[in-house]
Amino acid sequence: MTDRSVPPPADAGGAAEQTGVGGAAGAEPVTARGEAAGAEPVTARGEQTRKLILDTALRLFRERGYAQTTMRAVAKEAGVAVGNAYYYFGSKEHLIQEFYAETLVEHRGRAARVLATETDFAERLRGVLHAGVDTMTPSHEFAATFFKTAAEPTSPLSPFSAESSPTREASIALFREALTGSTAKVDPELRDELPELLWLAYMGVILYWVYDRSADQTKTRALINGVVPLIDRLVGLSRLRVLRPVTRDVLGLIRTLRQ
Amino acid sequence: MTDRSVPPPADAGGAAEQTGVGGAAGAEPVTARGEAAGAEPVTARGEQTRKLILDTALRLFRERGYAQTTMRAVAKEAGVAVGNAYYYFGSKEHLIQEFYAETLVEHRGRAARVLATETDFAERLRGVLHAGVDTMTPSHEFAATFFKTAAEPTSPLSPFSAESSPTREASIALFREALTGSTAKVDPELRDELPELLWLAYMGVILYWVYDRSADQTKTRALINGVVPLIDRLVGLSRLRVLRPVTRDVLGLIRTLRQ
DNA sequence: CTCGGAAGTTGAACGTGTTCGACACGGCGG
DNA sequence: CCGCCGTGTCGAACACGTTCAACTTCCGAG
Repeated sequence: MTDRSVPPPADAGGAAEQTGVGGAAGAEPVTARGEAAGAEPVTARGEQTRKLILDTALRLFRERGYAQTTMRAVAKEAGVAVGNAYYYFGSKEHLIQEFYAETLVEHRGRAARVLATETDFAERLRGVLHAGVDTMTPSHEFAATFFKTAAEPTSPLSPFSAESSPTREASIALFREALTGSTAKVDPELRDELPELLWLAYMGVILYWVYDRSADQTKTRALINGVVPLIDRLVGLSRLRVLRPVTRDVLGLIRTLRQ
Repeated sequence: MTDRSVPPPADAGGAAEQTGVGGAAGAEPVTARGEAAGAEPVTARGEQTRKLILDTALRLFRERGYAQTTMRAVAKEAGVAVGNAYYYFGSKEHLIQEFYAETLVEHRGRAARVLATETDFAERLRGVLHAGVDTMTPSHEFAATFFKTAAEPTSPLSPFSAESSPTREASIALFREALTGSTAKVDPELRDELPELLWLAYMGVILYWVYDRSADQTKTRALINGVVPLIDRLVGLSRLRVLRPVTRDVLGLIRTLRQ
């Protein structure tokens, strides 16, 4: 109903049953490449230290920004030695991977509200997108400074990387659900590919959001509200005879380009 | 004619007369903000030293990659002190701005070939896009390593930053020329905005190119060849009565979002 | 010719992320 | 009880980008 936000879930953890992916995303510590990823705690004490360092780091990131937060400061604030942080986290960047996971869980929780009640495709999509922005809003400044890290193709933090795969798939699942749970009639050929395309559009929204300097990122909200009807109309039009070849061309191109 | 490349210009410097922007892009040393930009050489000796440092840096970047190239290494290889490099270039990142400028000049030279002979819009656009990729191809690996730096919103290297403005405008001018020099009939409302949109699409192509791991970036070529007809068709369709409101919506949205 | 000052140049020093060899803890087999 | 060894912890040390106060070069006004 509102033009903007989706309220946060009362309990983010309890909202996971909505998606088919479930808890797989939040708890995948083992990296694809065994190198430089930091050790996994075995003891209870280790678990505690790890959590202490992580919480301290994320708090400082949000308070002072990513670049302004020193690993030494994190260590000092957490009351441990610098080397200890590197025992659990392969690098400063690796601390951010946790941030992704946390963000996804909250996004899922917020999106569940809309997905449970609404049936109109455009409205569902709008809800999921706004929910994503809602989730990230408190970290806007912080996100902008570390965004560059995620952009590097070879970085494990890249949304396209193998290391981000679980989180990415879970995120795509959100858009799949927005589609399948709706009353929208879609070209069957398009139906399978669309969720990934919507996720891609979401990445575009995030890209815009990161650069958005308007107060409270109002423009990003306008982007969402403006682009959703367009997508909705386009998806509807895709079944028209006239546009059939275009649809087919687009799908063909996408299949070719998928890496 | 060819499916791919546009041959390099015999003399990159001589091809500038094609655009309306002319030499403004290559020689705009003064930054919008006076801070941290490095000094401008006044004497001939200074000019020489600056060029020496820049050439050495770009060579090492291409040879070893951006991150692997130390400022100390650049200085040593150029036979000067570290501080000297910082006298001319505000930071390591500022060395890349120069790379942008060089790339633009060569892009312009390559594109001029197609723009001088072809009149079909799609073909002109295709030519400009391929020319851009041709220009960057030798630096593909290097580009991937520094790309993350350019992605950060606050970085002067961001293609959207004020500091990149001259280069960006010159680049947009290329697409404006691709349009105005063609026989394409475009919705007059769209005509003014389209070049910037095409440039945005070009940024998208570059984004894909940076991530493209296929041999010789074949997929990026496929992306261009596939997406150009789509754009061409869309532009043509924009004049249709049925799509008029959509066109208007898109334009309205874009005007709102322009920062 | 002289010499003042702008332009150019130097390299040590600072704060950063990260590494690494050494040390402390704690439970378990003997 | 002892010694062992894997887990956890430490902090000095390294290489990096960057800064800056001091120095050198050299042109042109007097």
